[in-house]
Amino acid sequence: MSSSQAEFTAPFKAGTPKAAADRPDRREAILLAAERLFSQQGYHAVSLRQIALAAEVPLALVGYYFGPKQALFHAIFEHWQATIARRLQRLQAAGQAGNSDQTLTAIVEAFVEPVLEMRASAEGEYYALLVARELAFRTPEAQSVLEDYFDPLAHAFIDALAELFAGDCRARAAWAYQFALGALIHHISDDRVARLSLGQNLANAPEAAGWLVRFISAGIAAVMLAPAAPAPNASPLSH
Amino acid sequence: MSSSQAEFTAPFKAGTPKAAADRPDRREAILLAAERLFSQQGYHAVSLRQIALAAEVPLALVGYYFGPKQALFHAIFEHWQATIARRLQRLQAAGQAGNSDQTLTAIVEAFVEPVLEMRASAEGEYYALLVARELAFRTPEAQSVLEDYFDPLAHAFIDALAELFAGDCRARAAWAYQFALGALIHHISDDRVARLSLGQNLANAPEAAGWLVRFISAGIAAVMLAPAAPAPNASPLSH
DNA sequence: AAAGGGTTTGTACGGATGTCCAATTAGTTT
DNA sequence: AAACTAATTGGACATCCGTACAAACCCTTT
Repeated sequence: MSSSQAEFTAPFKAGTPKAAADRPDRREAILLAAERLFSQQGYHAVSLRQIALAAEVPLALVGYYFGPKQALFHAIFEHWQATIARRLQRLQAAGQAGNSDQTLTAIVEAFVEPVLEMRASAEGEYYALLVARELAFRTPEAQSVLEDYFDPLAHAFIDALAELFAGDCRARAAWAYQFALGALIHHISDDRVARLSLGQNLANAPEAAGWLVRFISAGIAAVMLAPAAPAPNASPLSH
Repeated sequence: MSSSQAEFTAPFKAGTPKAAADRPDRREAILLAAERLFSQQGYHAVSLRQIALAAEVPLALVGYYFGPKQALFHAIFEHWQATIARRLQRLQAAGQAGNSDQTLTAIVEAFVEPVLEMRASAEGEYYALLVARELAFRTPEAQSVLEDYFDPLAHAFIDALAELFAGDCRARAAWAYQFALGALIHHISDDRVARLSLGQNLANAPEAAGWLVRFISAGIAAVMLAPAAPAPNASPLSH
């Protein structure tokens, strides 16, 4: 871990008898409200008082369970670490397949589907949104989370692509990966496609996954299979 | 305009002799500092005092020229309205071309290049970053700016794609457009490709434009030319 | 019943924020 | 030089922020 932020040792949660467990879990209520509000409005636009209000708990309880605001933010990512592990497993399984076409599709599906599956639950949708939006900023707190949790995943995907298309092509694979990630991320945080399609498309329509896989696969193939770097004369920026 | 925010009538700027014009333009200094800080840290993470400090003007001057904070945010987009108009012109010019392949490439280039060209100047890079990052959030101020300034552009591109690939395919074109926009936007705000490519790629390398056009063109073609909607059986989400 | 620890709550502190206003300066016009 | 408008400035206001703390509240264990 590269993060050097002050750790907050949470109050005892596991291991306590905790009465008859019929009391509502207010810690989780806080976490869920924080996920939702952070993902919709951004870290700095949300106050702890708003979170407490949404979770229907007094303000002081937020500090009791999570400490400083930044620790609450960090706790969200720790809560979802298992999802990242699942994506890595899926990627390795995609490594063995038949011809190149099938393998590429398998890799892209391993890249896209776990993320889209998260949107089945409300919390998953919030978390996906949070990642998609907050990590685009160059703030120290977001940066450390990004490097700690998501860089390993990115390297795994880039390596898989570079291995699939033999040759010295890891640099190209890195470009392709970033373009693909952009398409995926923007689709997740998209609440505009319904408006732009004049009501024909729903933002979280199930068929979107197929279109997205198709788009990304073709894009990656076009980049990786290109004869060489675009000639300076034919460069689209030259006119 | 769908925005219903309180308008702030700026103090007289044009029309005044304004001395010998040798005095530094502090209004523009504020605007530039706001662009930079907003794009780097986000609207809510930046205070007016930080902006005033960066612009080397007293705090009260910010309010004098731009009024409330939200009006300053809005002023940035009005300052760059010409760029959007240029993208629309470029798109119309791309309408006439030879075969379909050339036209598609021309459309995609009209989509990508003006944005990448903006990054030549520092202010342009800040504005591109601002658009790419801030407009992803579901806050009222961002929403109104998005609809007012960028929805017309999106419709123009989608219509161009739907016209190029004949048939009843505007819904598909809307999907393709959003995927393409995601790839472009993420590339703009990308400061990770250098790290992920192990130093081989530079974030704003000129050859990136060629790769991006290639990626997007192939992706759009794959979506638009697909035989039909992905079969439910073969749906990538079904296993 | 008594004790104790995890949990919940009201409250308050210092600091930062957006906004406003009166006062001063500078530049142009009369 | 006087008058007038625009530009500039310091300072203050009410409000909200994150954080901390002591007291009260359950619930289980002695």
